[in-house]
Amino acid sequence: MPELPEVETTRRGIAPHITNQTVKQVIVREPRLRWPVPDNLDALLIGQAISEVTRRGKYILADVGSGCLLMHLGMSGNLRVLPIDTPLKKHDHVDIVFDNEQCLRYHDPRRFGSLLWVEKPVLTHPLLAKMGPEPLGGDFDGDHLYQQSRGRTGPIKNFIMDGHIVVGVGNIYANEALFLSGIRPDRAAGRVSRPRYHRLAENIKKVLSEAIKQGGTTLRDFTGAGGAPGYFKQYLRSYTRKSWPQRMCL
DNA sequence: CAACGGACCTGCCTGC
DNA sequence: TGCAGGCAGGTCCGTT
Repeated sequence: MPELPEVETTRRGIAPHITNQTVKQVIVREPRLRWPVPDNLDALLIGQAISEVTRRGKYILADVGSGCLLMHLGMSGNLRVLPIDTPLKKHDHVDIVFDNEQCLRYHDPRRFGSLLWVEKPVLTHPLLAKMGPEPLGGDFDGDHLYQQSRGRTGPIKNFIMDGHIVVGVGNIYANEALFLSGIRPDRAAGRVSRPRYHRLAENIKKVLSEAIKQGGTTLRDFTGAGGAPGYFKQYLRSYTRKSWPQRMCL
């Protein structure tokens, strides 16, 4: 479920609470995530302070100087900052414990997410090196989509969900942006016109930034017992529809 | 290289 | 009520 807006909301939620905090303990209760959690993660992190928390695609990067803790929420993951004595729930797989008696707790029922260590320079890591541009960054626009799509016969929906083309557009927002742009999701990517790609790129930006704005309203819940409800759902026009509408009623 | 299917995993929903 | 089965859904990887 976490798409880019949820990941960014998570990043913004945890960053103020863990930046400049020093790791004093690492507790791995379940290392079997998408990839195994490194068994020397404690040695790598203990005694180090988090200098900043950034994001690339759907990865959250906690910088500790010598390298980065790379976190992905998969489909069902979440990260919260909690007092260390907060009772455990099922699937609370990892705690990064800080000097201030708070911990960053990674929870992920389906274990599709990951916690990895990457050496600097971080962006040369295989998982990050071949990523497409950030949809909300300056390198992404309709021309980029248009040029990358030439000759491609697969559905445009798959195309915009391909992280090598643009990162962070998952199923829900792909549907939403295509709907707003009046483009059928099953249309061959290479057969969509340049003007439509311009409209699509703008709608991707619009949908993602609006969702991040909505996520921002729940930020106060990232510490303590609350969760992040995700108010954006109520705005979605297309996600729950089974088929492309005969007529669009906007 | 592009396209596609498989794999990973659990919670939730449906139908018997 | 219970259980089996299907589905969701990000992303890497292997195969065509």
